[in-house]
Amino acid sequence: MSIIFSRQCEYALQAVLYLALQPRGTLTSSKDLTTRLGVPYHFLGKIMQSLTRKGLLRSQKGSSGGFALALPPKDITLFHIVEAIDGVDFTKKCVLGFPECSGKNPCAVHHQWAGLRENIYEMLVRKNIAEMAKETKKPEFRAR
Amino acid sequence: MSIIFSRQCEYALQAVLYLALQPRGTLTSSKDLTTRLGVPYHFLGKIMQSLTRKGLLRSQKGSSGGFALALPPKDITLFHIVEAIDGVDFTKKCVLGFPECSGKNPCAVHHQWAGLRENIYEMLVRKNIAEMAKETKKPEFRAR
DNA sequence: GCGTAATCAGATATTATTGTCTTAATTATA
DNA sequence: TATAATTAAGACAATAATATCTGATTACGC
Repeated sequence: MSIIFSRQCEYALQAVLYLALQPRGTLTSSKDLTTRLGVPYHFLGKIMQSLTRKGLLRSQKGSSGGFALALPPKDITLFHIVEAIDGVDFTKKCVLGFPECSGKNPCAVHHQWAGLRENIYEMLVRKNIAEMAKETKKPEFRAR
Repeated sequence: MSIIFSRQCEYALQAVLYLALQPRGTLTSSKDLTTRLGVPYHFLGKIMQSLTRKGLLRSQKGSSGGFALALPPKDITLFHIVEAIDGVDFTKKCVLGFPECSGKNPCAVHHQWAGLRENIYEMLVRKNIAEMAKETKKPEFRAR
């Protein structure tokens, strides 16, 4: 089965987008996220911790605690989130899996693939969460 | 960790390409492939079986047996191999992981992602093994 | 202050993927 | 015909990814 991003990463993307849809300054709990997004509670908890440690989110402990974006939504890109969870190996890895494939020693599709990969990279870097939030009108967008 | 194709699929792509580099009509054993490509023997064996069952390869049992392409290299595309091993879910799956994302109910990056995905699809469908073999001159290309 | 509800942290469990082992069946070749 | 080398098949093992559980700490609100 082909994968683009890990499930962790998908959950992270969904969660960050959800936070961006909440009024600025409000905190959202993992419990809230888990019911809205339909993703496993404790697993999501771990992911939120990672995103917090990486500086993309801020958290508040205790009753009525929760998570919020640590930066203005326009300063968080898809790439930031992917980088924090999955890392950036996909920007270099050979699509055929040859371990020593590189620009100097290219596989048969190295250059073509590099182009496609660059398009993906550009999209991830350009797309910020504010823009995405604007395109996501409804608050009950779980089904998306 | 982000992935494009599974490891199985990478091995399959490498193996089919290697077969295309051999003189037409010759058989190549799994043992040969395993040493040339540096991939695990029995695991590769399973993959070769799959590709044979899917009709991309033909096999011959017994001493001096092995595998060869079942079709002219120009009639085997990257897409055929990916389809046989990983399936084609990646052509529809939402990049953010929203289960009900679709053209009618798009996520915030649905349309952009559809474009990028289409580029990948086109590349996989267009790129045939004959063309790739031509671009891979050396027979000792394991390191690619 | 106390109780409640939340994050944080680490251990454990489950599932999927990757990799290995063993045996049987097949076939060229000596 | 006997042997050796190979594919085929299925069971098993190891590893990685996903998911769950438990307890500790923190902080709000009564």
